[in-house]
Amino acid sequence: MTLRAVKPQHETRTRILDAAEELFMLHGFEGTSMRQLTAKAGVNLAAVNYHFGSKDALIEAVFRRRLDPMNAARLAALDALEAANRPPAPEAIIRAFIGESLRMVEDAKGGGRNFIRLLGRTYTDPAKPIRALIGQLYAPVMARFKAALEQALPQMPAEELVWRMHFMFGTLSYTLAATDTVQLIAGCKPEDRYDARLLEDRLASFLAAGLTAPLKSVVRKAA
Amino acid sequence: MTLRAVKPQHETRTRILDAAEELFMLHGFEGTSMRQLTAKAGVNLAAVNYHFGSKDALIEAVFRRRLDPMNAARLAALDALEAANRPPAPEAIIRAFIGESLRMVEDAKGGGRNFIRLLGRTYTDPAKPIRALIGQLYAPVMARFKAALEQALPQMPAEELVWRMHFMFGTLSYTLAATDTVQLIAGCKPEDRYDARLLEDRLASFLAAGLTAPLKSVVRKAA
DNA sequence: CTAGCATTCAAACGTTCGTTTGAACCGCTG
DNA sequence: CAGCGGTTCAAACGAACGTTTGAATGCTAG
Repeated sequence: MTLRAVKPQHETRTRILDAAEELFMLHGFEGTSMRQLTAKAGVNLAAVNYHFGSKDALIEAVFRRRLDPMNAARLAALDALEAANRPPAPEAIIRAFIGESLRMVEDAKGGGRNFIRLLGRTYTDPAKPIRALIGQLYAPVMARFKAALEQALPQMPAEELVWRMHFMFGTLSYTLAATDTVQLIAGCKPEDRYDARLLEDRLASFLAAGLTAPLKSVVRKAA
Repeated sequence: MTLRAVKPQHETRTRILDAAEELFMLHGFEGTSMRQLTAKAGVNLAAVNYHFGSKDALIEAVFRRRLDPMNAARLAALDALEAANRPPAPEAIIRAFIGESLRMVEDAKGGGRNFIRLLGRTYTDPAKPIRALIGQLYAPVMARFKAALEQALPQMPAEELVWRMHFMFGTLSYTLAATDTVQLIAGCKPEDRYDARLLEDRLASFLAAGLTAPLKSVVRKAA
């Protein structure tokens, strides 16, 4: 329990989490073996089971380490926004949600970028325990942002808002995860790397326009 | 080579492809074993290697079976659109792209739905051979639709268009893949299943609004 | 009827998987 | 210095993996 004992413990844990973050992002959960994971982390094969209990528990730990602070920051940003002016503009609410993710992408050294791409992958992973975990960690954030958008767009039918939030969520996660599809569309230069500020501007204006799109024929058919 | 010989051959192949489609969607490529796959298909364990050569070749066959006709239909829809009026409205171009995917989702019996969800998953799968295959199959479609949108939106900077197409692609793939996130946002009733026509309306108006969003500050910073 | 071919089958191949074990190692406390 | 909890280590566990094999099977053609 002394200082010397605590530090190396967390050192090994952190090395494992960092390696897992990157390898899970690159090869998926099932595609990453404990042997390559521990080799990359520079720890013994048994270290994962010692520190985390199992591979599944490691997966959960990987998500909790980043997701809890990120969602807390999202809620804080929304709180600050609503304290300033109420209700905030839809685009401002969108920025409160996506900004934290995009800033993590810039943090290439810290490994946050690996996590964000892993997260984007995992949204579409139907494995039950993982989905349950993600859902549980996201539920409060979703509820808060849904309430904020309902207030900002009082004329929007609830069902339509749910779908448009779904679309927004999809755009964000895909944008974060599928970096090379941009190159697929245009023979894009690979040096054109993510600039988080610029990308946030692009995304926010795209999403705000979609979110506040006129309600046209959709309403008629939904009724 | 007679009729009797041809039919059961394709029967087994089809059963394998159908089972693979569903299991890959549910558990991923690495998470699906040949044993559960052949068991679900009701064929012998060795049948996959006999008919396809390897697991990787099976994966490729799963994609080619659906993706080739789907992309051909997309191109045909765009051709018909441009024959009618040139240049077509952006929303019409979008519908030509997303319509074929969404109609596949409705085909629950035919298994097209499984494939669409699998496809949505795979867009964010960074495994190199799979990405290469998807990119190769999609490249011509992407080029055609990009050209069509460039003509429909002559005032839009090329770089901005690429990004907005990226966003659109992401929204589509995520919408198709992550069916249950809608329920996460709202305590949505599970019976509220996909109605392809209605979903196409929702998606098209959302995407068209985003695609044609005003160019605001983004242009200033991108220059 | 029989020879030939495509297909199916049960069984086994060697490899790799996640996990467990029990001994060694470490710095600290009494 | 003896002993102890926390940590690391090499080695092994049984199970499951993708793939291969060689014999059986069923249909077709001569």
